Amino acid sequence: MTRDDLADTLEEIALLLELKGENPFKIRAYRGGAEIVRQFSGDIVLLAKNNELKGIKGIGDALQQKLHELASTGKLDFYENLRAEFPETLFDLFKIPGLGPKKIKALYEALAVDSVAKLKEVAESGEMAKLSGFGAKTAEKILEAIAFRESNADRFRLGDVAGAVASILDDLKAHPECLRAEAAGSYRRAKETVHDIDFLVASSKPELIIKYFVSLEGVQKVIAEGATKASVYLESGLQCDLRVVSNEEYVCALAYFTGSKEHNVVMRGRALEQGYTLNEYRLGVKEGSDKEVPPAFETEAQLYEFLGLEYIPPELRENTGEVEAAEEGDLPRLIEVENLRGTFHNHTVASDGKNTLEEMAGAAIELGLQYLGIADHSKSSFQANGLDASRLRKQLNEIKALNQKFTEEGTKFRVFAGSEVDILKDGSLDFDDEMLGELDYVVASVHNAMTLSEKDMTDRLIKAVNHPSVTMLGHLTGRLLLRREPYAVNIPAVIDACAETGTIIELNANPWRLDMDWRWWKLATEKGVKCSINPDAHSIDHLDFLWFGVRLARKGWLTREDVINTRDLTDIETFLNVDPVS
DNA sequence: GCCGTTTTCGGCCCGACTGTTTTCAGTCG
Repeated sequence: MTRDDLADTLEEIALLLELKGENPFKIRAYRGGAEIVRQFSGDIVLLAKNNELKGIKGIGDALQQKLHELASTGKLDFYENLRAEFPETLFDLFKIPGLGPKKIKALYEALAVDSVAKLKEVAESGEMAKLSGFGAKTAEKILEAIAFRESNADRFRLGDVAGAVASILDDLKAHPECLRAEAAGSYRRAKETVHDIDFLVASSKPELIIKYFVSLEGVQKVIAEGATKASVYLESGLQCDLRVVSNEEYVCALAYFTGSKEHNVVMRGRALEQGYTLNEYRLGVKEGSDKEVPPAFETEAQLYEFLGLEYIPPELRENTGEVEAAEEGDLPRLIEVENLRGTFHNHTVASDGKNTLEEMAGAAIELGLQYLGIADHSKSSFQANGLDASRLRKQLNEIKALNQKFTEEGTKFRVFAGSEVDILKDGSLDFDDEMLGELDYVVASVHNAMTLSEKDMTDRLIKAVNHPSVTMLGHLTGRLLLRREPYAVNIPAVIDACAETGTIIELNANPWRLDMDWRWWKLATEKGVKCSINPDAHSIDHLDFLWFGVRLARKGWLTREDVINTRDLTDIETFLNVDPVS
């Protein structure tokens, strides 16, 4: 039973209750509960198992009891009974845009539609259009949506959309009627994957901006086009929404469309408490309140300040305690990309990288870094041309010579000699202690036997963490976003082991990984564990991944002090206990 | 189902767009 199992069950209960036409607020409570479980900083599964959920906001008596039953027995009667009322395949229908609980219920009851296949059938036959509340256009839209779903994935990695977002944003900003523009939504909050991109523009001529937007190059299909709002699909299948507001409305709209939904609910509630009402256009005076009309805001910071809060950076707006912290003035000062002084875990042509040692070092110097750690694969990573001890020793000499050269020419830059050492199935390392002792640092990572049980995998990682030569743990869960699930591992237990041994945990900044997940960093830093933001670069271009790493680090509430590679070269040499290059 | 300095009942965010409708329901964010 994992955190996701708990959250998914609550989420499904919400769907089932919707189908039954239950009280919408009850449904919201389950959905909110799912979100709280997903975001909870700590071992929520263990807490649920031990029936220790009391006091978590949003999880009341009923959800506590249900989560406890689920975590301790592996099943939940309430859920099973609910589930038995509807066929399994009905859930797929929720993934069709345009279909919600009411329509699905109507289709199921009137035409026995219980699957996407059956849905397609009744839409094509014309049966659907005869139903009250449905028409020819609805059927057509649904058929389009089914076809679209079959040809495109509906989620995207942050790193895969960044280029398109920047380009559209540039285009929007270039329009003469555009006063301000921003990509809001989950993209601005730096979620590791996004479903769509929400653009916001301030303009006094919304109709011109809308027209311009839907005809941008790369737009494959216009989904909706209104006076102030439009939605399109790009050729990549990425959905982009645009909202145009006036310049006066821009700040409240930006806050609103940045979300998260949960964060917005708290903000609205806060405004109400103070006699105001907050919507996507403005902070207004609540009916019956004697407050004066608030001034128009120029920046989001002013809006937050008006409500008695420190400015909350977008990455933190997930309703995981940021509003409470902002109220107390306790928000962390988040790390910025300019704080980075170097980075570890990078590959060269010696294993599976595309660039040489010199090229990688040159690119790092270009970026303004003071040091670069080279950690090519070890011999067991056969598929990646991993180095054995003799090849690694040869690389050590090359690094020594390169550092010597930098010293001679007066370049203040150092390459650290490391290795990404495989953690073998039994938790031992891929090199003997003598070889490991010759390295400046060691990144230990799992690359095989990923299907071990949670207990075996946890023991394996903890054994590696306890090895005195291991400096940091690489990509903790092995996940590949939208491709491969993380392997089963008890993350809090590994964090505890890292805290005890002073082992760093990597934030692997490769957009496919972004691992360890941002949701765990609060727990890690509370225990005193440090982070290293590493691009896992396999080419010089990949050093840019650091940007994604920093965004996700911010999402995990990390400060400059929490991240080891913000330290300058001298500090790092001391930390790694290596002599300066003489 | 959750919450509470108006605390055990009565609220709970709300506006844009679409399509099917003669004034609104459903969906989405």
